[in-house]
Amino acid sequence: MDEEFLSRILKAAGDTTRRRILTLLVQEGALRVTALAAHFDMSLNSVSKHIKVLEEAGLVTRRTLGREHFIAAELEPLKLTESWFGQLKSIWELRLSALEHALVSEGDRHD
Amino acid sequence: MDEEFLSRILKAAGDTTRRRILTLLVQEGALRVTALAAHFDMSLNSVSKHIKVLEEAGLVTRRTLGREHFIAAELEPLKLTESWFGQLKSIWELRLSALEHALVSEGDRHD
DNA sequence: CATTTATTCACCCTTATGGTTGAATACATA
DNA sequence: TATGTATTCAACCATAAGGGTGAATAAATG
Repeated sequence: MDEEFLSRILKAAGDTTRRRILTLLVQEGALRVTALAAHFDMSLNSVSKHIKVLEEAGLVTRRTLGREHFIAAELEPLKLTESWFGQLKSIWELRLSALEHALVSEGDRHD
Repeated sequence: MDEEFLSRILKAAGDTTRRRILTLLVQEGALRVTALAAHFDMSLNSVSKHIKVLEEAGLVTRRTLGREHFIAAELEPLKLTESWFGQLKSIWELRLSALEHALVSEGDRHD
């Protein structure tokens, strides 16, 4: 369930074009589909599809005003993902310190 | 090129099975291919392929002792990825505070 | 109302992905 | 040396991904 979400976010973020879209949105705020597409050497349709993928992952949201669709980055999924990697690092450090502790105890028995 | 690396890491991490493999390795230290495969309801071969993907992304390394291959998680790619998400958050906050500042200046002109 | 503009939808194509099975390789061991 | 064990390689299959084009839809605008 949450795993599903994470997978979708990471898959969405795993494409260079989509990461560039995200970065653009984060630094410039909401942008229209056409404005985004202008940055890429590919068809408007392809960019539109990339946006859809990001949207399905929750990484961006869409606000439609008339015929214009404004796309904005969302912060929450970024936090979720960052925290997954962070937790993994924590577990790592936990294991290492436990290991170290065990080695010290071993030394205490000086056998 | 760094983008290439990131893409490979994120794609590798975008699969639930592979994230579980990573987690197992992080919490239990180096494990053999068979030992890892025992945790999953899929063929040994499939797990072996997942490991290969993780390896190509630099997320794990392999130490071969005789016929046994010991797989271990690597910390660096995790840090790299976490920092990409972190940077994105920073840019976000930078833009927001700039925006806030602009609004305050607007108010100063009290027109 | 006709036209232009903004965007998506529906297909098509090629390549990648995630899974399978069976054979090959590399190493221990009886 | 024959056999079993650990692992990968190779081929296959179904489905997804990432790209393209052309048509459809929605909304401004002359």
